[in-house]
Amino acid sequence: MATIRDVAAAAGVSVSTASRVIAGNPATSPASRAQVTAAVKALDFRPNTQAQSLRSTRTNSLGLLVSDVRNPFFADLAHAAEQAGLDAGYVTLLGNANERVDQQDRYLNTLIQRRVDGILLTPHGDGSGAIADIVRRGIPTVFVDRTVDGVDVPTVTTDSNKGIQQAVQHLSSMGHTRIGFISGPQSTSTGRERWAAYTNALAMSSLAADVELVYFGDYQTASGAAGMQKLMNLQTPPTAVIAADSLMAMGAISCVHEMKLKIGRDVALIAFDDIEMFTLLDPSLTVVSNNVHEMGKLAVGLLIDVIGGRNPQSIVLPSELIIRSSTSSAEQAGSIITRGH
Amino acid sequence: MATIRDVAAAAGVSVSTASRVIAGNPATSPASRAQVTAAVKALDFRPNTQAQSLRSTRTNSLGLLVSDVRNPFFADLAHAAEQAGLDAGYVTLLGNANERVDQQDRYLNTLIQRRVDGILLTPHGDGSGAIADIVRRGIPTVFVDRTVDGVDVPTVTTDSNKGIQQAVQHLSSMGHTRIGFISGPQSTSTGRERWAAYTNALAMSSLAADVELVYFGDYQTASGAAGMQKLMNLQTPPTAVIAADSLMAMGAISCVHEMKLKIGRDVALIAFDDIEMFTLLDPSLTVVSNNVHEMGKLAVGLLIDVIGGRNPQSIVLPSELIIRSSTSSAEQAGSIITRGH
DNA sequence: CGATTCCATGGGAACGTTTCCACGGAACAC
DNA sequence: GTGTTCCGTGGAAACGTTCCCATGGAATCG
Repeated sequence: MATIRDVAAAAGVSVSTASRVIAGNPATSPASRAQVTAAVKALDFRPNTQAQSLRSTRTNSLGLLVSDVRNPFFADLAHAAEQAGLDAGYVTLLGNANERVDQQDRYLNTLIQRRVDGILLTPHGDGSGAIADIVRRGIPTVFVDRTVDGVDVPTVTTDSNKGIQQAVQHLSSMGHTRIGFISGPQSTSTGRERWAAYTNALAMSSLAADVELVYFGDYQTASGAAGMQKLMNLQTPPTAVIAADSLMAMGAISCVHEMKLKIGRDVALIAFDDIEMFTLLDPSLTVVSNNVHEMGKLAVGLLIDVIGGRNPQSIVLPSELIIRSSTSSAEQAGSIITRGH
Repeated sequence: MATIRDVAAAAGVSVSTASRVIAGNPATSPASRAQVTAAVKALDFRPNTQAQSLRSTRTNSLGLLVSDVRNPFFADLAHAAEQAGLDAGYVTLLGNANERVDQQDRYLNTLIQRRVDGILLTPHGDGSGAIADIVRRGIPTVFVDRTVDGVDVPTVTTDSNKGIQQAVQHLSSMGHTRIGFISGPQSTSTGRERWAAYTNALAMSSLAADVELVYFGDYQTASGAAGMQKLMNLQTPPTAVIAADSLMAMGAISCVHEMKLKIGRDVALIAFDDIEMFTLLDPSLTVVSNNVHEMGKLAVGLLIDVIGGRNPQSIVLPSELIIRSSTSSAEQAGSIITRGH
C-alpha cells in the first residue's frame, strides 16, 4: 500500500510538501500541488488514518452507543446521528448495549481505547463504572434520550410531560377513568419521568391513581406483553393503556391479540414513540410522538460543540399527542381527527 | 493520558517488558507480571489503539455497510453482525448507504482509509467504483444478502426460490390466479432473483404471466405504496400481491388502507422478510421468512475466515413460507394453519 | 541598493506502540 | 569444570503521518 513517502518521491517533492498538499494547506505552490495531486491519483494513495490520529490526536470518529438498534427508535436515532456525523466529517462507531450495564461498560472501554473524539450515549445505570471513567477522563460526551443523575454532561432529551398529559386528557375526555400504564424501568430517567408525568396527569384530570394500574417493564417487547396481561387480568381491568415505549406497545398489542380482544374496541392504547409501522396497524395507533431524527441531529451538534471546547446548553424537545384510531371504539373511528404518516 | 512508558516506569521495568505483559506474552516473569499489572491498574492505562494498529497493521475493526439501518431487516443484520464481531474481538463501524451508490462508495473509501481488517457489505450497483477498489486492494470482504456479478468474494445469501415458489403455490391453492408482484430494483441481485423466482413459480403453477402485474420498486416504503396503487388501479387488479421486501410491503399496506380496503379480504398480501411487527398486524402477515440473525453471524464467520487467509465457501440459506392470516379472506381465517411469532 | 518581510520548501522529531535483536545469567548435560 | 541451551530482559528501530523549525530565494520597502 502506497505511503506518503511514495507519493512524495513520485511527485519529486519532500514528504512535508506532499503532506501539505494533501491536507489542503495553502502554503504550497501550484506546481507542487499539481504534481502531488497527480501522484496521489496515480498511486491511489489513501492516508493511513491510524498514523494521522496518532500524530494529530484526532480520530475523526464518534462513538454511538445505543441500547439496541433493533428498536426502531434507536435505529432512527442511529441513522440520524450517523448522517449528521458524516456531514461533519466524522465516522460513527456503533455499539449495542442490549439494555445491559456490563455490555455498555465493555463498549465504552473500547471507545476509550479507540480514542474516539466524542461519545453519544443513551446511558444505562447509575453513572458509575465506565460512565465515570469517560467523565473523569474528560472525553466529550453527550447523553441522548436519557440522563443520569449527578453526571453533568449536555443532554438532548424529550419532555414527556406535555405529551403524556395530552394523552391522559384525551383518554379522559373519551370517558376513560381507569387508565393503565406500562412503565419503563425506574433505573432510567425516561422511565422515572414518564411515570411521574402519568401520575401528575391523572391528578390534573381528577382521576384516581391506582397502583394496580401500573406495571414496570424494561422497554423490551416481552415485558409489554406481560404488563398488558397483568393489567387485563385485574378484577377491574383498565379501559385504556399507555405504554412508555414502542417495543412494549408492540408486546401489549400481541398480548391483546392473543386474548382475542381488539385494540380500540376492547381497550384503548397509546404508545410513547412514533414509528412508521404504528400507522399501518388496524386500528392505527394513537401515539405520543417525539422527533427522533431531530434528536440525533441536535445531539451530534452538541457533541461537536463539546469537542470544540464549547459548553453547550442541554436541549429538551417537546412531545406531542398524535390522535389516530386506537383510542376510539370501532364505531367512533370515523368521527375522530386522524393524522396519517 | 498514561502511556506504556509511564506504566513501565511505574513498574520499574522496560517498555518491552511492559508491552509483553500487557499483550499476554508468556515470556515474562511472575514478578514483572505482577508489577506491570499493578501499574496498569494504578494509572488506569488503556493502550492506544492507533499506535497498536500502526505498528501491527491490524485494527481489530470490521466495516459494516448496509443500505439503511431503519430497515428492520438491516437492523437485525447489523445487530447480529455486531454481536458476532464483538465476540471475536472486533469492533464494528456501521455505515448507511441509503440505497445509493455514491454514498456506498464514499463510505467504502472511509473504510479503506481506516484500514479495517474486513468489510461486510450489502452491495449496490455493478461492482465498479469503490467495490472494485477494495477487491483490487485485496481487502477481505464478504457480501451479505446480495451479490454482484463478476465480483468473486464469498457471500451469504438467501435462496428466495423455494419460499417464493411456496408462496405462489399457496396463493394458487387458495384460488388466486392473478398474483401481483412488487419487485425490488433490478440493479440488485435479490431484485433480479426474486422476480425470476416469481416468474418461474407462476409457470410451475400454470398461471399466466402478465407484465402488468409486476411493478419495479426500490425496496423503500414509498415505492411499495406506489406499486400497490398501480396494481389496484389496473382494469383487472390482482387478488393477491407479493412484495419483495418488508419496507415495500409496509408501503403496500398503507396504500390499501388509504383506499379503504382491507388486506386479506380485498387483496391477499405476502411479504418477503419476516419482521416481528408483521405478526401484530391485523390480519397478521403471511411472509417468506429468511433467517437474518443467522445470516449476520455466518457472514462474520466467513469474513474472519477470509481475514485469516482462508478461502471459505459461499453460503446460501433457505427461505420458507410462513402462513398467517393475510392470505385468507376474513371468513376463512379460522381454518388456516397459523404460526405466530 | 541594502534591509526586511514573505513564502514555499525540506529536514527531522514526535505520536505510542510492537517486535527484532542482543545480552547476561541460570540451568543443564557431559 | 566447560560448553550449550534456555529464558527473561532492555535497547532501539519501525509503523505513516503531522508539524515545528530552519533555510534560501523572491518580493517589498525605505
